[in-house]
Amino acid sequence: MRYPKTHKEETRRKLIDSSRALLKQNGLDATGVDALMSSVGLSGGAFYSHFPSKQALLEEVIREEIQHSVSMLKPPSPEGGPTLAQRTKAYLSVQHVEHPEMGCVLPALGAELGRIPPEVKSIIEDGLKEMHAIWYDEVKDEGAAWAAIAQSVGAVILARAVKSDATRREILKGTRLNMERLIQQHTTGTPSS
Amino acid sequence: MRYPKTHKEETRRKLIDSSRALLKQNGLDATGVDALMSSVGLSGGAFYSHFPSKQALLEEVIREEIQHSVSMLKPPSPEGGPTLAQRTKAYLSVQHVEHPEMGCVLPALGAELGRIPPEVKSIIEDGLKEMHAIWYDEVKDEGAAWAAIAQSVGAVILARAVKSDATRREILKGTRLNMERLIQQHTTGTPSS
DNA sequence: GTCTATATCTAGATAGAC
DNA sequence: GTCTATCTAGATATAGAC
Repeated sequence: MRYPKTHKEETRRKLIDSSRALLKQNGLDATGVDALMSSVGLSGGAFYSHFPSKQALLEEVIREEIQHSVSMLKPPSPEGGPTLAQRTKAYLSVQHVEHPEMGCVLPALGAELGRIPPEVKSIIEDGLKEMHAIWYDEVKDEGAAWAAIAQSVGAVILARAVKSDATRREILKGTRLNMERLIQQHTTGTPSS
Repeated sequence: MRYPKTHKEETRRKLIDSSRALLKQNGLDATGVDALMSSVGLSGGAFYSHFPSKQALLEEVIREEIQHSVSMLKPPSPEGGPTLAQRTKAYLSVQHVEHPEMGCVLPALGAELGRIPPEVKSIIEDGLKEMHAIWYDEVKDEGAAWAAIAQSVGAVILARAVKSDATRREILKGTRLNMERLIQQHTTGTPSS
């Protein structure tokens, strides 16, 4: 064979990884198959040896992105890593806002997630339920757990939608303060270890 | 003249109003000039008698949408209308989530707002500052005011991104409860009238 | 001011050579 | 598996008739 059997899966992996960044940066509609392929040094026509359609790639990308976002929110295995409060602080950082291509898929795609087919919405839903469980474990309150996720995602979206750095920082700082308060209110009396 | 002088502005008005709904429903990129024009019963070519480009229409639409969202958040002139808490409850409703075309522009466009030109981001920013002032007036806390806006927008986006009605309702209900708590915490000791 | 026709460009997807 | 060439469809925008 002209290509080693590992070649296809390597190319596929590179394509997915590159697509994850590009799609988060520019959105689902605005990123064409040609752009995705040339980002891994291939021509547009070769795409269809790897996926039957652009939609199929989008599904895979969203699946991996959601899985990744959940794993980033998850507490580190034994002990010792950053706390949920600390991970949230990093989420609500200028660094995250300025680099959607490396960040969470939820604020990067935003409203586009409301327009994807139901099968893909199921993936989002499962991921959000996992995130909710992680937050619930911390704050022991169903509502507060959903609100924590909502305001994290919302703050990053809003911070990206304003022009000035000053307002961007205000939004992030304000939300960080509120999140600290939310965590503290729901964990007082519950020793953390 | 073949058309009365009020005709152009009437057509323009109808076009903008119709565009506001369509763009919020389908997104900025996915809605073409032809679709916008045929929604008011005209052909695509006639568009350019009203706007020099699609981008110019988008700016006008976003400007009016932001202005409208601010006016919806604003307390009714003298007294007697719904409270901020009540208006927030309506914002976090299934009705709002299921009808993006009639709802707030921020969750309807979401991440797309992060990719518009700086001039338009200024419009968003000014509107967000007005919304922040309205919230600050209620809760007297800069951070809580930003967090209130962020979690409202975020919750609507997330509610639209999940498949099941049950989870949709959970997200909205949880966020509503948290918003009530936020308002109550920051207003105790401050009589409301 | 609006129409039809068109120019130009880009999109997703397919066909056949290598 | 990847390439080039191409099909079809859709986009933004323009030109000229009415």
